[in-house]
Amino acid sequence: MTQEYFIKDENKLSNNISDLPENKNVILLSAIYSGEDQKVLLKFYDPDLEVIYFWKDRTNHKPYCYTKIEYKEKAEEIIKKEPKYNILPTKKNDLISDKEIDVIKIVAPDPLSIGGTDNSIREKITAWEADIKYHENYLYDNALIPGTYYYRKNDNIYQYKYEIDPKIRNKLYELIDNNNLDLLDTKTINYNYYISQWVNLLNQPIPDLKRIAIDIEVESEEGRIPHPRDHDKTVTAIGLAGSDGFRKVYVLNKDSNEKNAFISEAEVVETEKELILAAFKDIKNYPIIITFNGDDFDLPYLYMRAQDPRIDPLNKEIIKKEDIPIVVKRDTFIKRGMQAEPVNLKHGIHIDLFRTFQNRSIQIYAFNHKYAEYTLNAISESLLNDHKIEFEGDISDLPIHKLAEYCLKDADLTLGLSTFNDNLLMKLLIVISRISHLPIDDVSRFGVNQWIRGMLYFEHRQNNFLIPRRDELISKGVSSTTAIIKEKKYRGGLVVEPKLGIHFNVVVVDFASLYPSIIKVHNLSYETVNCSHLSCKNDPEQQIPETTHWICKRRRGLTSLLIGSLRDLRVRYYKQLSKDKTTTTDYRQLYEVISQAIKVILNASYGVMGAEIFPLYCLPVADATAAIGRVTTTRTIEKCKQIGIEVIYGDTDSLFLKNPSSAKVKEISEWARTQLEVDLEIDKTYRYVVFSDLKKNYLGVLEDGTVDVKGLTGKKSHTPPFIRKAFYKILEILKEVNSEKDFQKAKENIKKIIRIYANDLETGKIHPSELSFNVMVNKSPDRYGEKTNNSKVKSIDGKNIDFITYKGLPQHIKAAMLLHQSGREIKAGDIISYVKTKTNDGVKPVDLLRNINEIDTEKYLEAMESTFDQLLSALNYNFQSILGKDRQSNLDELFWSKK
DNA sequence: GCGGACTGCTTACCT
DNA sequence: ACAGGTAAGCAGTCCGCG
Repeated sequence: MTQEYFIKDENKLSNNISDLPENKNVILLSAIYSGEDQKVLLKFYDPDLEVIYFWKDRTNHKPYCYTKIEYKEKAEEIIKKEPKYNILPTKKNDLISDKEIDVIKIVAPDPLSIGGTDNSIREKITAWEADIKYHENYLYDNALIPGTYYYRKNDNIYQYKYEIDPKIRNKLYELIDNNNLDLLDTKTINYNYYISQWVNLLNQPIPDLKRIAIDIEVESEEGRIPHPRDHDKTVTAIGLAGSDGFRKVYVLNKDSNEKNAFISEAEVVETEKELILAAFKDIKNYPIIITFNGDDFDLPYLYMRAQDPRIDPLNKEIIKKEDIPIVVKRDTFIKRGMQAEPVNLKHGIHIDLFRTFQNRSIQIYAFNHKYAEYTLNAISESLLNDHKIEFEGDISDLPIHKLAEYCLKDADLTLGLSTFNDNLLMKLLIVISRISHLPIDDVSRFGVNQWIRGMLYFEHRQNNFLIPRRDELISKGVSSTTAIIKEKKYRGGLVVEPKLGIHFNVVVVDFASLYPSIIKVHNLSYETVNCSHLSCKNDPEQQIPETTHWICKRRRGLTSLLIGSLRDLRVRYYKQLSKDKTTTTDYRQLYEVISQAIKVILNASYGVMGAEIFPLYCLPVADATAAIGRVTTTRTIEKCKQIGIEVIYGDTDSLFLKNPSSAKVKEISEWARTQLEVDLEIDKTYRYVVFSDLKKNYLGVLEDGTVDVKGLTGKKSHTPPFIRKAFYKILEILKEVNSEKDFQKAKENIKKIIRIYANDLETGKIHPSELSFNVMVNKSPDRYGEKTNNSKVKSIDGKNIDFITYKGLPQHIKAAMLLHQSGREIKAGDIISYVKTKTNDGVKPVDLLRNINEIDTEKYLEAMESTFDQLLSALNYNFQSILGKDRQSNLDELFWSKK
């Protein structure tokens, strides 16, 4: 294993022996800006030697931004004073006005001259494209796409195009519904062009990335978490787990008499300096390192601690910066205790999985909501079916042979999260890099809005479109609908009132990617909604129903093209290919990953248009999308009525059809395809569905007996376990129901279960842990009970100040405060387990409950009642006549019949 | 002084 | 830290009421 790619200069990444060899196919993974060199450094991965090469820009590319011609004098004035800037007249396409305009390009020697200081150009003049990170600018301008292949020849980098299997390519002709699909690269920017580009980009092979996971243990006092800022606590162990099977844990000797057997991977060292150096040496053999929260803890701690003389008690020698493989951008940030920035590696790339798994899009769309908490243990349990090593007491009291096992296990789990399911996560990151045109380490840390931003910015640059300023987009108008929820900006999806009761043979149909389809079909994009053409504005055909917006008919919108082509590729091409048995398993997996990555992007594409943090935020686009969505659903319901299908429920993009014939389902789907240009597909068929009168609350049993529960309290995570258990027992019974007759028997059994549980509750047979409500603390605990009043109050010195009132605290926070008083640290994201009591404030943390008599049984009966009523109200509806009496609460009735 | 109607806050869920 | 819509429970306020 060669180490020649490791660069020795202090905090500096430069071209030297590590330079990219010529004519070798390597994959671009990342790009960073090097302040020392005032250049962008590209990081290429060599799948062959499994190393990363750095490549310093040799094109003399410089940071820049634009201003419009009306600010010309101002720009000239600035460069007269500050000759470091250069100005260059040029032309750009302005999408907002749909005109080619003259602009002035302002070129600077370094990114900070553009933005980031009080003295930057964007603070002095109305500037365009001045907020884009320089390394991103560099990638866009050179059409460099992370996740794809390149080779070097002399001083230039060239794209390496993988030949795509002609058979696979030809499937496009079959699957994409377009007669004159032109697969040749063309300079005309149209739908075919994008389809072709995406396929060229996405079908390239994904290499394995050699990597190592690292986890450190640090001595700590009780109740105080060690912080890199202080770096006063000893690093006691460092665990390492490589994707090549390498496993090692270094532990600091603290008790030379310990005779316990160590795991074979353990190595005991005598000083902390040796410990850290040993780990650094191993790390340097890997181009990529993986951590869990390494940005905020492990890596900055190692970085700071390595330079602390306490690691070498005898000689007081620190590890010199040049021997530390970690790059911390601004260590002053750590010193002030602020949130750390991404931590880089001198010789490679660092991916912090904590950030990636926190990403909501990754959590929900890539991992189907399988994990709920963002801890290494919780995520490992859900995804790997494995967990951290458990121990009693304080970690600092562990004997070192146990500490070694514990630490190595953490490294194993961290690596495992990146390797499970055939390296799914790494593959997803690479594919999202390709789509978003962002470095893989940025993708792993950024939210979905930045992924989509990257995709759109890249295309703007490719087409010489001027990226609009936020104020230009705001001036395109506001929403013209009113939201149902106060504080929301516009109206969203339509929810159909469910028909109470039990319904047999229910077919659920839904529109495939409804919002992306609408964006495609209706040409929605920031420049096409409320466009600048009077002819479009005044054309009745171009008006968007339910709103005051109109759509351009003169040109295709960029967002519409990009989202539309991705949607079609996913629905018609990649989904099919991933199931195509005529290709190899490897290929099918690749297509499955691509399909998932596209799904993540598509699912967020509408949402970001209505999100302020999105730089191309445009309310009319989001407003229009949702409005057309409601019209689509409403018109389909009307058509159903017309042809005699009963619609018993629907939510946003789905409709529940009661016992429809397959011919009628086909008819309605065909109608939607031709009239609305959306794909209406059968999602699933229920043997029966039980609706209460509540929206987003139902239970359905599929043909195979699987029970689908949506929204019911019995399923919710905060519901006490004993109620949840009773609830799931009831589901077991309902699973067996096949016909209306079966319900009678089922109901008797349900009664029995409820009685048993209620009785156990009243006789105190249920363990307090089974009684706990489990509720998450969603924000920093000190921010509860704080509410700013609208009224301004005059303070003593006569100034108006905001008057802050403190209101009552939610129950889980009351419990959290009690826990805090007993010495437990409470932070955002923690789940508080509490029981309801007759004493004090009515709550007590379950861990602090000493006397079972404090439990407020009445409250638990109420909780049972409301939980089960959601089901019983629907069941009773049909059985009311059999019982022949008015019911009070459904639960009361059960008790009444018991006596 | 008390209860019901109401609002606001918070969480968890659905699409 | 992508959107809006719905449900539920709790805390507090307003208002009527001989």
